Amino acid sequence: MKSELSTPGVGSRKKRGEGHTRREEILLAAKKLFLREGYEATTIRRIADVVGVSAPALYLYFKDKEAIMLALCDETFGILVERMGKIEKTGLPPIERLRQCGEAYVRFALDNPQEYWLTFLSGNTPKKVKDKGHKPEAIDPNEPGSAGATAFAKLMGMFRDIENAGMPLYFPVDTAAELVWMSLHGLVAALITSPEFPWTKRDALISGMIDMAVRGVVRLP
Amino acid sequence: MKSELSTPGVGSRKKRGEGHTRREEILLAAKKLFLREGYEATTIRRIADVVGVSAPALYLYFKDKEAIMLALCDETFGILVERMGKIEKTGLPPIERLRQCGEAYVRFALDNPQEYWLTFLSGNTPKKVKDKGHKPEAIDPNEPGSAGATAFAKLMGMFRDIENAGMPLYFPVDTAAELVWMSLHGLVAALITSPEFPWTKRDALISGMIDMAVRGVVRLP
DNA sequence: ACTTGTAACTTAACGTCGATAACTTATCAA
DNA sequence: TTGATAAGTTATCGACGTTAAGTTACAAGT
Repeated sequence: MKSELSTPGVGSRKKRGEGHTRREEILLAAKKLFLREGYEATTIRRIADVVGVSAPALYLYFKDKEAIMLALCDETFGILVERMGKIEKTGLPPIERLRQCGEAYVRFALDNPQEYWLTFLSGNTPKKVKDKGHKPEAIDPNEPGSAGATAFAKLMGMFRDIENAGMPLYFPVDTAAELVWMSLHGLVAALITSPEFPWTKRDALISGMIDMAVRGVVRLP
Repeated sequence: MKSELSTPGVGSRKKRGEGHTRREEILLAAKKLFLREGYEATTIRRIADVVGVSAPALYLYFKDKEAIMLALCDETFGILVERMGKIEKTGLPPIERLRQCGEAYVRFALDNPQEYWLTFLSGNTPKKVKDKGHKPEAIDPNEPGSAGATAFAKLMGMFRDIENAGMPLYFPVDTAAELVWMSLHGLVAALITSPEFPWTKRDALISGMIDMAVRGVVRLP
């Protein structure tokens, strides 16, 4: 039993980072290293060094290396859900909300390439992330790996709004959502896994992909 | 200097696979293991075991583990280039050729998911594959890692044909090619990394994505 | 005040990985 | 027969993720 109950969170040893718990310190150090060096290149020992403890100490707080990254992914995708929630709440016409959400999604992914790669690209990632990665149904928002799912669900709801606003789609809503998400996903995947490739201007690709997807999916007047 | 020149290929020891050279045996064994277990899970020692030699022996034929995979990717993507070449040679209208090439590309990727993942999705893939993976310029077809490049170049040439046939594009040719490739890439990536996800009908997604991309990129009369 | 329990560590080590160095054997041209 | 060379081998390196087992700090119970 974890006894974070008596004098909550202040009971421990707390030699180092006075303001944080060990768990938070580990996540902070791991995030810094994952972002700078990449997932594979970041070693458990290196994280432990930065935190200032021995390597096995990390296993007191996380089951294994994957669990550390998983926790970071959740943390990060929470931000995306938050951002998309804000856009949803604006009173903009639904098609404009779709555009903004699409752009937000892409920007977010490019700002967090490691987390995005681990969640959606890496094949040998924890099954949980992939299985529940963007399932529109049966989401438990408190389970790790489901933040991305919530984001996808929001995108999908937007297509219903567009149709309800009187603009017909070339596809059923679920197919339309999948196609648009996949095209944005492809853009992001390419830019992330081959950032050094001489793509044409990045901003043009982003807005271009959104234009292409919208024009290809919704019948404009 | 490699002296495969005197009595070509038959000079060696040749204890085992009589019909093959060691190099081919290694590639065969590696391919089997990569496809069954994945890149990371396949070890040098395991490949060597299957071939029937010691692990360091592999380093006589390949610089490192990456080089083995690079050779395999090239081999596979050669088939794709071949298929797309056939489609190119048909006298079909350019937009129909584009559609068929797009479909061929997707089908190929879904038929060879492991190779596709290794070449375009896996983050720890050899830099060369990513760098030269689909570069439209400066292609040396005899250098490893350029087969995918040739395929992309073919796709790009098709857009020039479309424009020359009098159908204007919403984007410059290079951007158009990148966008269409990226959207197909996204479709493929999603289906490969999350095959168990309840996507709407697969064939509908493929033809739907092609329709969406074409409608989004080329101004139809 | 002294024991006891336990959370939070440590050091040591295991097994495996990719890769290299250094030695050995087989083959064949001279 | 020799001796160069191709084609291996065994032994080993350093680094990895992870586990086992021992140690220290500290709060509560008596």
